[in-house]
Amino acid sequence: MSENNQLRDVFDAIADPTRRRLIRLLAEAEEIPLHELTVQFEMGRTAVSKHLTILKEAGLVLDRKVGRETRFRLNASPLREIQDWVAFYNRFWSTNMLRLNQLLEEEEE
Amino acid sequence: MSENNQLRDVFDAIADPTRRRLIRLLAEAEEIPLHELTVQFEMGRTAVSKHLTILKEAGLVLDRKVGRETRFRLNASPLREIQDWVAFYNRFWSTNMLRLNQLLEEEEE
DNA sequence: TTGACACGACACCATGTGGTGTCATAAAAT
DNA sequence: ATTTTATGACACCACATGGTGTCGTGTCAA
Repeated sequence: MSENNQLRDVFDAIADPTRRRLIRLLAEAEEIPLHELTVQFEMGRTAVSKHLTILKEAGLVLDRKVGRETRFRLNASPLREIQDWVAFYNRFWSTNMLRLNQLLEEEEE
Repeated sequence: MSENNQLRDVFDAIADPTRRRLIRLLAEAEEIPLHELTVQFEMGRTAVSKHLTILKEAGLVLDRKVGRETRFRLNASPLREIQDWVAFYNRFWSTNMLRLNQLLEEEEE
């Protein structure tokens, strides 16, 4: 039943651009081993591995060993928390709100 | 016309729980001065002020001086970037994907 | 005019973060 | 059997982050 062992805040996990690129890469493929992911970046294998660990801690990534390689795949469901959070503020950037902010700014001058 | 001077990554700005609480507080009121925001937290005024500075750098907050106080208000529109980003991954946590992940996990055992 | 209040600007500090390099080991290829 | 590959586990380092306290100044109230 897909327990969410969230050792790490999802907001924190997606804050880093490298980790967002990892998520994107994993979204475009079924499974990718660490060494294939590493060549996509300009940093060492250890650094990429650390980022993947953080994504794992947030539940965004699953891994399994196949032979001598470790293959990673995306588990996007924790992102629902982000979507729910941002959806709440949806109404605050409607056209009406933009007009209101403009009026308040004019008022200041 | 509301230039987005984004000195700071919005993903980074919302990564901190204190800053998300600030956003929530500002969403529930028109304008709130720093000292009123400060009493809501268990940290000093300087710390809250720093968080607000980061939110300002991300364009999520506007401020203006009124007398001796500095009043802050929310500008939610940069959150659209978050919504657009997360919307892309929407299809990855559909029911079908959950079933697929379950099947892959069973396969591993 | 005196005092309290709200704030910005610092200096400061412990800890976290994002990177590096190295070493040992298991698996695959030769 | 030997060598190459892929990885995990470390130790290490520079710098960012999230907090503190203090000082000076403008503003409001008594």
